[in-house]
Amino acid sequence: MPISDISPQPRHKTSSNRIRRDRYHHGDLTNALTQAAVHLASTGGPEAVVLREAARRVGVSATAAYRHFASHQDLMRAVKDRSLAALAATMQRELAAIAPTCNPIEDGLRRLRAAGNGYLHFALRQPGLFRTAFFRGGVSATASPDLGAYRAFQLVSEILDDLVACGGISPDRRPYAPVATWSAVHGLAMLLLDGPLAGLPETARGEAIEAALDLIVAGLGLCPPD
Amino acid sequence: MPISDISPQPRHKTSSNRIRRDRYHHGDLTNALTQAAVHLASTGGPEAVVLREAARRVGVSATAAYRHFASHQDLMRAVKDRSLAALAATMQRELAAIAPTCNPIEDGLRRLRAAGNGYLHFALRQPGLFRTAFFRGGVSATASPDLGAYRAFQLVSEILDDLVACGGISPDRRPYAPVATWSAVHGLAMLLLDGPLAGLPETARGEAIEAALDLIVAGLGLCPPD
DNA sequence: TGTACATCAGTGAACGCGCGTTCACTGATGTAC
DNA sequence: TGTACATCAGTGAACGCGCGTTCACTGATGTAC
Repeated sequence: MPISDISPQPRHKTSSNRIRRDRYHHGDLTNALTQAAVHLASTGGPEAVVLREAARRVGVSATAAYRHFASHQDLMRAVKDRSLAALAATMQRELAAIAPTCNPIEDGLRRLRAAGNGYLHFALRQPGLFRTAFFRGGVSATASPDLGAYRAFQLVSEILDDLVACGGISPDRRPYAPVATWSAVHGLAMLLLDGPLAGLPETARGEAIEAALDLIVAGLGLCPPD
Repeated sequence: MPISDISPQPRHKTSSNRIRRDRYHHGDLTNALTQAAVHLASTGGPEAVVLREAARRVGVSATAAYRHFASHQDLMRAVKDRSLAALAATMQRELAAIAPTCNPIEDGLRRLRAAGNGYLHFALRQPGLFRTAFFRGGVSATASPDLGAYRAFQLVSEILDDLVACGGISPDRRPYAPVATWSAVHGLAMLLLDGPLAGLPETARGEAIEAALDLIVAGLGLCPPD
């Protein structure tokens, strides 16, 4: 995964708008701490997101972190956000590699598979970030979940919308299609990472992924490509 | 969930084969500790499985636990085993409620949905145990995963075998059908518990479950019942 | 242009917490003789 | 039937750990005058 996926997005610009370093005032501690925490998550998963360690890596006292984050949970939320963004970025990269043809149904189908592959590839290549993205610790679920916040979900929804629009999927399958699709892909990711499928050899893993995508495609009433 | 699902299964019978209590020697500490730990997991998930607390609840010193478990991880494994057993028990209970008809395909289809429903109901009613069952902490995955150890998986595999045998599913869909099926159900459970679907209202939740089961049924090439 | 000063962003020491685990020990048990 | 003794299954005190968080403090900064 390119560094850009987990690189800092300015949260707190200085008045001069420059990033200052090697000074008493760090200049962009919020980002620096988040980035360090993201690296911790990338290596060791959500449990590895330790406020003190992030501060240590940035070369700052642990107390300094409390100027930028209200609590450990607050830092965790920032890491989760970046992890989700990185997941969406991986999916979008695989989507961008799909060259459009003249057949919109064929296109939609390939895009759907690409999105699923991106999701699963991210989970397998960045297990720490993937686990962190879906870590429930502390951060309580909102009463009415904001699916829009999950770019990954949005991407799938849009693809399915397109497929309905061009007649690839019958409209009555539409309402819960994204949730069902997401479930199948997410479940396989979980089983491959932490579940009983964790030790699966490379080839079997690939076959399982294909099988899950086949299930989705067939389940939505689409005809698989030749 | 009936108590029996998480009740003790003798691991360490005394020579007299009786369970002794109110004595200096507890008589069945292994089970008592496991059961206490299972209750902790049931309430607070895997993070709540604390050796010292389990000992406290049984009324025994923390040290005593080390006569029966090599480590905290060892206790955890016992709790995971019971959680998985409870999951399978719930599925089997829903399966037992299915009265067979003369149509084996229809039967298989209903059994498949019942198994899926049992899985999801367990996850929603016993989130702590469900999370614990699939907790990866410490317990490293074996190189070649032993799917047979997962009774839940076995149940689904058997149902799918029957459906292939009676012509309900074409044999070429068989190889990875259980994994794909499991993924879809497991993923929905995860999204409903810890994921972005956590706050979903009751009715929407039911619809999502139906949608996931529909996806599976359609994906396997089965015709849904009228 | 200087300078006083409010404010922002850091510091280091310390606290309490509760855990898993170990230590040297004691009470209970059942069996060989 | 009694008894010595090996063994099993408990006890209580203690340790180290590293965390999140708070405290009173100081260094740096930019602006009002």
